[in-house]
Amino acid sequence: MNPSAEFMLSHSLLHAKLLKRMDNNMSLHGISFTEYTILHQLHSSTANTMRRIDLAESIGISASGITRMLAPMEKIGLVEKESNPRDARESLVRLSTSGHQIYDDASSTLDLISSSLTDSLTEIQLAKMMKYTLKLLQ
Amino acid sequence: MNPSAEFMLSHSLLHAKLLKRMDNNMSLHGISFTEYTILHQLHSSTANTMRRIDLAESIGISASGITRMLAPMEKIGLVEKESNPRDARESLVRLSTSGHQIYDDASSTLDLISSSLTDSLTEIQLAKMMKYTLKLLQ
DNA sequence: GACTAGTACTTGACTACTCAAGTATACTGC
DNA sequence: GCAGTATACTTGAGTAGTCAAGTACTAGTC
Repeated sequence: MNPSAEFMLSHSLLHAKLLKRMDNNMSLHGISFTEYTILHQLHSSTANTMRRIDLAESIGISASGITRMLAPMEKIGLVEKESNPRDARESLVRLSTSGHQIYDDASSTLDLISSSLTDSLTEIQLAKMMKYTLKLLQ
Repeated sequence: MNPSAEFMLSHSLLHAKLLKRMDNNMSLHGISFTEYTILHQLHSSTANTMRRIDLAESIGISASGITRMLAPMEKIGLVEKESNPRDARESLVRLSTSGHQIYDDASSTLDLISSSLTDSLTEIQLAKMMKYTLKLLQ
């Protein structure tokens, strides 16, 4: 087994560990980590609005996955559905006021927990890890 | 949002990307990536045998998760069930001969695909990434 | 040697996805 | 302006997990 395959196994194990901790903490705000990433993408986009397909791609799930994730989020009012008059195939998703609030609250929690999860790395090491992660994402 | 929280989002996205590619390639051998990691743990352990609970922990899933993953693997003969005469609560899992063969075949495929997935990093960068990943796992 | 506490595992009910197929709409070339 | 192709999304069926509760056993204490 070569170093890159060893890396895959460790990366995967790390993901399981980190996700569990983050999910646990996001649940204090009534959302999952995946739901947090959805709120984050909407928050970072212009007019807090995105197409469902772009939203799905930005968080790494399928078109059907985003349909299923958004259904309960619409029901509890975190996001709102809008249509694009220029293209009736599209259905846009916008971060609601209450979604914005939850996002802000959850963000401080995430900042805290992720700092503690990475405190075995120096700032420089974390920066390198981030840089390499982005390289692998290209 | 601080750098560590940004890292969590990127790490998560990378995991989605890598897992999809590896799962696709492992399916050529009739297994999922998770099943590969199970075979790998058994292969690396003494006597190719482990307790279910240790196996679960080593790959980052729950006790019930390993029960459900192993059921079909026992059925198709990748692994075999054994009991511990010293402790009847335990049920041991052993890599079978055919499981060993599948593991060897799948390993060469994984070596190839993971090398290609990491070819944007130099050897040194990959080694650092691995080192930091192991640090975060502690 | 019986009680209590802890461990290993399984099961039922659930969540969070996946892919393949289907629907509705838009675009392109003739 | 119609036919064929592509895009955006949803739905049905299935997979891979989760947690909580239950079963079966072991170990420690008196």
